[in-house]
Amino acid sequence: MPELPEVETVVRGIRRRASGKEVLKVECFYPGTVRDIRDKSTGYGTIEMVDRRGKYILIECSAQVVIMVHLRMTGKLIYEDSGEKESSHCRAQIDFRDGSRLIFDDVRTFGKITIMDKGKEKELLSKLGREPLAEDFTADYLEQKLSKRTVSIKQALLDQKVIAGLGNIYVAEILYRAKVSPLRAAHKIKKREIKEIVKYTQQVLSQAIEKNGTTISDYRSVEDKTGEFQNFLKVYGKEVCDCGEKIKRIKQGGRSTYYCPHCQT
DNA sequence: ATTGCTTCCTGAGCGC
DNA sequence: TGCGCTCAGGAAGCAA
Repeated sequence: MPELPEVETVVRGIRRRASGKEVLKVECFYPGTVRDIRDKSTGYGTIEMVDRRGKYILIECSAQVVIMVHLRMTGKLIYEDSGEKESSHCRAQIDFRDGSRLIFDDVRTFGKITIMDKGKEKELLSKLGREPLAEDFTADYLEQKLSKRTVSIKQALLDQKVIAGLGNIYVAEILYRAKVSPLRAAHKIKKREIKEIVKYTQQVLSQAIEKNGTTISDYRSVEDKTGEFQNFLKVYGKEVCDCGEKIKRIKQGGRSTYYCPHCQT
């Protein structure tokens, strides 16, 4: 399931492969996967910029159009130079003038591509919390965001309005390293611990980006490669902690949570 | 404003 | 071998 590091890896891949290419069309092969909300459908022009906001991919085109992609759980954007490989669950496709394309493959069909007039994306993404790797993601900011939340710290960190880009795997890894129990109420986390959470959020995400993300099952880069950060996971999907204690697996808000009751308090 | 529930969907893994 | 069941989960939409 792609979270910030996986999305960032995909963004870098698109930048490398498709910058400057002329977009001919965006084809939709599954009802609802592609939505065009432009005032009027003109062309696209060429790809000028590829960015990320939280888990959203933003492909900005010269004709004042933005193609916004969300991979959700099983979405993949795979670059193809020409028509050799076939994708098993191709839901949409971005076609370039030179015959190459980006295939949007998505087993569970939750992923979405939204085409909009430039500027509209700011409005749609305005509710997202700060970027965890940006300068303004500080302990003061997080403290303020958590102060009124009675849900667990695990659920609060998953909320994209608090921090943009975290998902189930990285929240588990961050709380493990910060030695904070996922069960604690968000507003009861001490400033000292919030500082640890901020520190490890930055560290874990940076390291995961260096390793091109985490592949548990579906995630692939634009080059159709797996990530390597799964080899550095300490708690997600694990049986035993480094300390020797058994890792506990519970459910919070319908999602699985992994933690070490001995190390995380 | 926040919380919690439901919905979307397919493939893998399991017991029988 | 194959059936039916459960599980995985990001975010939107809704009700309380």
